[in-house]
Amino acid sequence: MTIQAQKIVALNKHSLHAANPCAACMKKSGCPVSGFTDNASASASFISARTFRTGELVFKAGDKFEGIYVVRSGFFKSSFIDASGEMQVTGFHFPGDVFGIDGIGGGQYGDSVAALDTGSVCKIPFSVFTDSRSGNDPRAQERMLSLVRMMSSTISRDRNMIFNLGKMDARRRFAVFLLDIADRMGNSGYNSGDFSLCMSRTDISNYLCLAIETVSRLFSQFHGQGIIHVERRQVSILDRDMLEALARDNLANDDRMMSKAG
Amino acid sequence: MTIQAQKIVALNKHSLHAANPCAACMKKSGCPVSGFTDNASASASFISARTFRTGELVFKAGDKFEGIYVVRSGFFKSSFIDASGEMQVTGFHFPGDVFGIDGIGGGQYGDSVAALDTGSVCKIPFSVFTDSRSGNDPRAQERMLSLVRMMSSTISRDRNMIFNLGKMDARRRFAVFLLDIADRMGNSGYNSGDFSLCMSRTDISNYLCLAIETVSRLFSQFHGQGIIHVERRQVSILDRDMLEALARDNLANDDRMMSKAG
DNA sequence: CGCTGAATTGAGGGAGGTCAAGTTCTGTGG
DNA sequence: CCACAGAACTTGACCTCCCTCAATTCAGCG
Repeated sequence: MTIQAQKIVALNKHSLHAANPCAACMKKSGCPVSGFTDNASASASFISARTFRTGELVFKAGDKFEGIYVVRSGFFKSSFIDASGEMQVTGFHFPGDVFGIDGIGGGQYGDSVAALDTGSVCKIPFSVFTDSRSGNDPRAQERMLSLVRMMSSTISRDRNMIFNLGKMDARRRFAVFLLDIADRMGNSGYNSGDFSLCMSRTDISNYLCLAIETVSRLFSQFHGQGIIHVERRQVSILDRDMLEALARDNLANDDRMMSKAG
Repeated sequence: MTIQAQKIVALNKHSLHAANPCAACMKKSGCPVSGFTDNASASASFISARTFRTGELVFKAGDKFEGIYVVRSGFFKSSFIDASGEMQVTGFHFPGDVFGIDGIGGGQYGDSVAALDTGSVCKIPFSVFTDSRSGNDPRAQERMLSLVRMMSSTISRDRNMIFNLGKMDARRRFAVFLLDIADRMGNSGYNSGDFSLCMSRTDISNYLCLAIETVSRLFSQFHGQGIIHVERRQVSILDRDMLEALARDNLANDDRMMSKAG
């Protein structure tokens, strides 16, 4: 499936403006912007697809905002450099995910997005939403609304992250992370119980705002407790219930759990 | 100024749908939604104003989303109850601030908003943005765009918060908080160097994800170092430069600072 | 006056960061 | 094929920032 997707992308690789990348896209039904591409074959002519190699940047923080992106295949990483020069990973993007929505207001991207492996993205130019000619198009408003919905879900995801960082200890944060990755793997067509992590320990620790040693220790701990099986980047989830229990409570509240279970 | 604002509000208090609350509003020029109220006097007829007493709720998390709000006067607090039943303060709203934007996507508010003292808000119904009749109105698109811009700034504010919680230690987080409050006090027409905190220590500690004792100790510490003067909720900023320096670096990186200063 | 809630201050402990050393995997060149 | 370098990851020892627990003070109020 991934191989096939890459083949299709390869066709479009050198022609940035494919006739209609969506027509050949196998993710059509699950695509968050499929509403833009319904009906007429020409309706998606403004969408362009491109592949990126490992480490390659889709855009940098500060680049002029040109449009939003949807992941077709592969995995991507958002990050930015703070004032002190330190990197901060702000998110990972799986097939079907949208990125580049932040910075619509400021007119420039707030963070940089890089490919974690070979992958491809669709670009939807912002003009689709703002073009005055489409003001008469009844679908223009629909598009705008879907944009608002996407931004709204970005906000709730960020709120979750704030809660994670603020109120959860390392173990719980890690459990939530594993479940999130597993679910999104599942949504992207992979096996949600047995997958290969697309990012390094360094990326994970940076994203979770933990020391890399702490993340490593948590992998080992969960492995030792039989919750997961981990070997380098290959992860199997052995006890999802336990993982969900860990994601529910901080370490200090475990006594309750124990007494309930024992 | 505040007194006068409250007078005006008192007039509108019992008539939820005032003829045009914006006409009498002195914050007009600084209002983020003033674009909606330009020109025709009737254009703002959909906007309604209301006052709230200390502790009163503007809306609860889970309430049906009906529109966004702008603070006319007073101070408000956003919070929600997490799965474990614990409260989490998500933000403070000053005069001119917009709140209630989150939850547009889900159709219901994501958090509860309560008045920290007596204050008033304007409500802008969501229909303003979605009403199909306004689809032909060239200003409808403008309104939608301003909504997108507001959501975008919410996202960048949240990103900042994530960075604060994830990468900053308690002292730095507190310094950033004080500067933020001071600036927003200034923007709201108060003295940015000498103001009365509108929220309790409990609210601050919850918002910053610190123990209340830690916040109290930081107040005392900054006071002892001559950076601020604090007496109960009255705060004066005595050394803004030092505060900005503290907001730039974590405790561990202070050695550099010291050697530079000493 | 005592009561209550908000805030301060002190003492002690633990989660997680830092430092350091060791191990495994990958790529490169002999 | 092996040797080597370097990155990625693991594991251990130690330390510190901040949380928890507890006692005290202070303002507001009946």
